[in-house]
Amino acid sequence: MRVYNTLTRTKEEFVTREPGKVSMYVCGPTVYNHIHIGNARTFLTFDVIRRYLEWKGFEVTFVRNITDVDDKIINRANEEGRSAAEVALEYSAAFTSAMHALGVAGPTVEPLCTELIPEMISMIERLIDKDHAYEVDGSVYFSVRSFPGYGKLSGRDVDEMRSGARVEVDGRKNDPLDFALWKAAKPGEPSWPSPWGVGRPGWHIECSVMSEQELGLPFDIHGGGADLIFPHHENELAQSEAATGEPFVRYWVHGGMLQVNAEKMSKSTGNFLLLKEVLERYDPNVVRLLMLQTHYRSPLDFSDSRLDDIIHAYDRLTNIVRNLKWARTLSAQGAGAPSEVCTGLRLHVDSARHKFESEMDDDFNTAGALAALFELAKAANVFLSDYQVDLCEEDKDAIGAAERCVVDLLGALGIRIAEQVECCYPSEVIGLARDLSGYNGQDTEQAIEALLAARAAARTEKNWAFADAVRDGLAGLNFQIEDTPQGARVIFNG
RNA sequence: GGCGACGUGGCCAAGUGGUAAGGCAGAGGCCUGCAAAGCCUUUAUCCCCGGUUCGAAUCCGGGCGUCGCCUCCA
Repeated sequence: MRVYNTLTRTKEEFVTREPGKVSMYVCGPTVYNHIHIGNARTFLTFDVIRRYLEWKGFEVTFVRNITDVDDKIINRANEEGRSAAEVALEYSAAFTSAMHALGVAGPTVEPLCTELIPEMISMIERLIDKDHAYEVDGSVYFSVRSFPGYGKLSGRDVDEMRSGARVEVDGRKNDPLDFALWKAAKPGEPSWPSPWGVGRPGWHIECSVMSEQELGLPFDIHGGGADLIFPHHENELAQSEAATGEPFVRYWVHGGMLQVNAEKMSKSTGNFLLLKEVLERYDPNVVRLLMLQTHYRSPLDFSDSRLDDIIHAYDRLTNIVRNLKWARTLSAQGAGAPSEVCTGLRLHVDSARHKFESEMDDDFNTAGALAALFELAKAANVFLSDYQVDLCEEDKDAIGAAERCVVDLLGALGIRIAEQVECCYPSEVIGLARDLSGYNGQDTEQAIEALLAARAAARTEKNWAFADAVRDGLAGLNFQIEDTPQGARVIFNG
C-alpha cells in the first residue's frame, strides 16, 4: 500500500508504527459557524481513508479535534453579544449533526481544546526550557529560527520568506517569522491562568498537544486540507519536534481544495456554500460520489450541475444492487448447470475486488476504485439481461456474490445503498386498490398486489388505458412499476 | 516577488514509458403495448513547440493558459 506524503512529496510504502494498527489525527473544525462544503470534502476524504483502512483490517484510532477557543469564535461572540462558549457549543453541535448527515463516521476520540489547557501550558514550558520559545508581555512566541527544520513540510526557505509583507509585524516578536504559542488575554476574552499570566493557547499548539496526548509520537497519519500545510502544520511540526526531539508524524496527508462554481471558496469574501444547504437539496451519497470521482489531492470544482449529473451515476449503483437482489429472490428454474456467463460473472466479481483494492492501495485512488465497481455493475447487468429467465441455483449464488461484493465495496467508501423504505401513503394505496381493483382489505402489500394483478389482467386484454391508470396512480404515490420477464415489480422511491 | 499544482473526448475524470479506465450527456439500434430498468453500437492520440527513447499523455527544455499557497481559511 502506498500513500503520498507531503513531507517527502512522494508516494511511500505505507508502514504503520505498529503492525495492524493505524493512528491518525485530522484537524477538526473551529466552531464559529456551520461548516462549508470545502470543509466537508476534507472530512469526507479522511472518512474514506479511515473506512478503507478498517476495511483492510487495520485497527484505526482516529482523532479529530474541535477547536473551541479561537479569535474567530471570540469575534463572532462579540458580534452577537453572547459568550464564546455559547457560540462554540452551538456550532460544535451543528458540526456533529452535519457529519452525521453526510455519513461521516465519528472519530474514536474527539478532544476539545479547552479540556487540555494544562497540557498545552506544559508543552510551552518545555519549549521555553529548551530555548525554542520566549515570553514577552504575557504572550509566548515560538522562535522559528531555533528549529533548523522549519520549512521542510511546506518547502519554504526561512530566509526567503517575506514575512510581514501582508501582515503587520508585531514589534514585540524577536523575529517577524515567530508565531504565538500563548496569547495574553484581552479584557473580556476567555482565558486561563498560566505562568505568564492569564491568556489562551495559540492555534498551532492545540493540535500538537491533542495529537500527542491521544496518539503518542510519532503517529501514523496527520491529515487536513492543503491550505493547512502552511503555516499550521509547519508550525505544529516545529513545535512538536523541537519539544520532543523526536519525529512528529510518519505520513502527512493533505486533501485538495474545493472550488464552488469555478471560484475560490473563501470565508473572507463570503463566497462559500454551507454543507447543510447542500444536504437540503441532495442525497449525501450523491455528494460523496461526486467527491470520490476526483482524486482526493486534486482540486475539485463543486456545482449543482455536477451534482445533478452524479445523481444518475448513483442511480446506476442503486439499480444494480436492486436488480441483483430481485434476481436472487426469483425461483430457480434452470436445469442446474451453471451457464458460462455465470462463471464469467464470478470472475468479474473477483477482478472487481482486486482492481478496487489495488486502486485504493495506490494512494486511495477512489476514482479508479469506482471504475472497478461500475465495471462489475456492467458485467452483472449483462448477466441479468441474458439469463434472468432461466436461473439455476449456481447462477443465483453468483448473483448473491455479486450483490455482496458491490455492497461491500461501496461500504468501504462509505456509500450506502438506499434500502427499500416503508410506504408513506398506506391509506392512499389502499384507496387506490379499492377504486381500481375492488380490493377491500387494509393491507398495503396486498393492495399493491391486487393492483398489479388487475393491471396484468388488463394488459393481457390489451386494455392499455386501464393498465396505465394503475401505473400512473401508483406513480402518484411514489411507486414505480417495472415490467420484467417474471412479471411486474414495484419500487418505492420515498 | 517566492513556492507549488494542473491543462486527457461535449462535460467530469483515472491513467506517470509500451499504442487512452469509468461516470454523465449525445446519436443509432434492441427489449417493451408504451414506459422504466437494462443491453449493443458509436464519439479522443492526451494545450503548443522542440528534445530523450525502439517506443511518451506519461521523462527533459521552452511557450501559452488555468488555479492554489505565501494572510483567517479544510
